[in-house]
Amino acid sequence: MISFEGFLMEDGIPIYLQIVLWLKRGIAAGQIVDGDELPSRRVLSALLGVNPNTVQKAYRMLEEEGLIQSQGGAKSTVVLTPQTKLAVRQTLLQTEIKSIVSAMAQMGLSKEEALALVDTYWEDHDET
Amino acid sequence: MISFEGFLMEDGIPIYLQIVLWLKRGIAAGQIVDGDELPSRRVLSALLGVNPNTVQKAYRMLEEEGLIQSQGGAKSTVVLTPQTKLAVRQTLLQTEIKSIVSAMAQMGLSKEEALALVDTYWEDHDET
DNA sequence: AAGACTGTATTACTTATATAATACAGCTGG
DNA sequence: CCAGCTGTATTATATAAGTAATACAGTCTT
Repeated sequence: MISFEGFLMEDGIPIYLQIVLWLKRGIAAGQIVDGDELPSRRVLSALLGVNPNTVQKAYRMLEEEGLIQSQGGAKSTVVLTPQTKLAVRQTLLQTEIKSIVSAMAQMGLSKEEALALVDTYWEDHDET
Repeated sequence: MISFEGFLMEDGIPIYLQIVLWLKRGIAAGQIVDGDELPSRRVLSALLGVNPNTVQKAYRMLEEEGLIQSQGGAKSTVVLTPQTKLAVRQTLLQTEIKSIVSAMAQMGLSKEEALALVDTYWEDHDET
């Protein structure tokens, strides 16, 4: 069963997109593998404190991208080939790193300052 | 006059928030200083290809935060003390770096991999 | 002074996001 | 088997986000 432990809602971004991102990052990390079961719409909505329809919207989007499979009244499962896993990882890294770099560059940071900051905050994150 | 050259719309985030972010990053970078004039609502909306009301929403938010000043029929200007400039920079860095690090960590990157990626993409960005 | 630009405000409309309350049919485990 | 879970669908409501078309008063420039 895929875990949503550590999931933090971030405002400014639609909830259903945050759920999609959570899954994709898990896939990119290798924590989520082919065949894994997702929590049901109702269970996850209760866990996150949001509406079941919001979770459904996220799951439908994932299904349209071919990353999960849902049939009848059974639990939805992850569908992954090595190729799609790599593609998800590549795309995620590309978009996230790009926005990161352009944000820091626009803030006037030099590459060295940026690297130092990431280095520093990484330690704080590990202790959490 | 504050420039919006290089402004790229990113979807998934409200446009007016992206405009606010652009200004704050410019302030953090020191490119935008006290007294600088902002483009008028109409001019900027035409430049970005969005509705004047969307720009107005961004400008109002900036005014409520005390970062800009608007009066009557004259151009809006930036209002900055050294203290507020530092505060903007600190807050921006904190929130952006935090979301960056947690995203990369959740994707299963080690600190070294993350640093290497930022390093690599930084070069690509400079050439643009 | 006058025209052109500025900020501000209003009304209307559309779409997206999120919640709420049901309903129904298909699996699945005890 | 069958109760309880599952996915799916529908309708309704509320708020946010974005567009569109105007209108009006203040300022700036020539």
